Amino acid sequence: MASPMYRQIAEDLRAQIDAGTLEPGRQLQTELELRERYGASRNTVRDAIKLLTALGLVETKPGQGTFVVRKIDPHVTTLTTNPKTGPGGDITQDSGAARSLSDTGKPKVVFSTDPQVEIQKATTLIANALQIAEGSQVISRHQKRSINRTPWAMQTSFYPMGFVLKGADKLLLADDIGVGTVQYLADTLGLRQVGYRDWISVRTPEVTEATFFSLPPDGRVNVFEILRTGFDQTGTPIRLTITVYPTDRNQFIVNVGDVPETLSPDEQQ
Amino acid sequence: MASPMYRQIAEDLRAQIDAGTLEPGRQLQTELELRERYGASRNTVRDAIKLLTALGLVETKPGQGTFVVRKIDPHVTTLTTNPKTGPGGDITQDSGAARSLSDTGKPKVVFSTDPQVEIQKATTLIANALQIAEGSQVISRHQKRSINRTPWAMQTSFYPMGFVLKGADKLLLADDIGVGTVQYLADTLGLRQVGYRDWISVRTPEVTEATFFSLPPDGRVNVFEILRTGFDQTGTPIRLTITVYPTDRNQFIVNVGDVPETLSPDEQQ
DNA sequence: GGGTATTTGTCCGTATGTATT
DNA sequence: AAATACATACGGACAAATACC
Repeated sequence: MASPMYRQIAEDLRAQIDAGTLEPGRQLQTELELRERYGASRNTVRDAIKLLTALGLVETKPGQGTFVVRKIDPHVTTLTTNPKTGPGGDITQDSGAARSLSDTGKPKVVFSTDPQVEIQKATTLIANALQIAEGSQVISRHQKRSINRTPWAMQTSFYPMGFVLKGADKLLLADDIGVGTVQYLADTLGLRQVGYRDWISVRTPEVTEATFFSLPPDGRVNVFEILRTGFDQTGTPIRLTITVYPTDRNQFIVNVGDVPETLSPDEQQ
Repeated sequence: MASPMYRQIAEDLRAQIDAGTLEPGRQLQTELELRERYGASRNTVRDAIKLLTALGLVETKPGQGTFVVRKIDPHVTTLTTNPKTGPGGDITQDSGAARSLSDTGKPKVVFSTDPQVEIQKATTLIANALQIAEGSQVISRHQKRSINRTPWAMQTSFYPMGFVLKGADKLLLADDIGVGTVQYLADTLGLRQVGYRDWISVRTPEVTEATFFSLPPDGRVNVFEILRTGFDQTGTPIRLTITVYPTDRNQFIVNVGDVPETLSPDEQQ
């Protein structure tokens, strides 16, 4: 009838966390103290803590102790653009630092690395999205972004190699394209992006992603993967942008139709 | 210098899974066999398996063994509506069964339970979204949905109590409103929903959610939580719909501007 | 249905390593 | 350098779930 002891211990601790007896940031009793308190072995107590860790409620630090996690105040990205101003939809940010204000009034400093440009062969995924032949060459432009020193997103955009041959040679430069690549393609090739499609999924992070975002190696924190395909007036895809965001610090907004201005969606429930 | 043994074992097994030597669905060696193979203790082997479990690569079944996970073919929901046909945006489905075809041609049978109707006091979150006083009464309509017997989503919609007093009394019935609640409110109260805002986040599931979706109790699989606030022509919120979807079997599409018809976004990378 | 073998789950005690203060 | 606290690893025992005869 009874559930395993380690779950009962976890439940008991969880209740205290939920009730606020153990506030965020506060240190739990040490494993040895919990061992005495619950009359269990240290390994059993550790199993309980492991469960709470997997649930994202506590975190352990070697040599220090176990702590109730502080919630990160999330960054909110709006995926839709105002239809009146037209769908630019770059999500792109200049490299270097930029400032803005968060809802709570705290300043947000966004930092983007310079683009890392590569020429690659199109994978099945890329070929499908861009409607080009698998294995044909594509330009890959990769950037990393941080907000207030916290790693926030990794982004890679893919363009058909043909764009460069037709004159958009700045795509190959490992520099920012000041006006944004979408505008640049319009200026040089006359390709107007009239819309885009975002495809949103969640998966466990790759090793490189876990490293950059400082995610725990146990795959507890997942990442959003958003594939944005941009289309021109003929319905032809002109770019594929893949952006990866950790789910523990990112949220998204989608506006459809007539919607009042963003009154802060706050109250992170 | 060397990484812990249990991680090395996990890495080795992972490599075999990635390489395809161990195909999805196939059984791994038993803990005792792995113990001999790697010259480690059973507990160490178990730690390696736990890590792979947390990464979502394998699953263990008591009395049977450990298996490489089969990927669930995901269900894709489009959050945006065609602007030409107008933003209905109900996500709502009649209760009972309905049939449609998936991209792969396999039939999808969607089943929705009858709504469970309750009258509740507005929490801070609900009050903020609906711009009403905290603690004032709201109607709550809750439904559960499955696709091909697989639990797929839990949805709860909230409406201000005033709507009933003004004549929309069907909101209180634990029955489907055939035309959809959005249309029903338009018919009875003249409230036209001209747009909505979706707010997307990911969190660990509640216990009730983990139960309904048959998620592992260790919080490995997270859920999408999508808050949809619908607005009328005056910019006043008329409803709040909260839908919860497990991230392991759901993906979303957002279309902005002019976008060609949904050519299956397939290729689940 | 019952019994048995197999396999994973829980729990214990102990020893040693590593990170932090 | 020493003390503290978590991390890794071992070995053993029994329980619980499942499959098979």
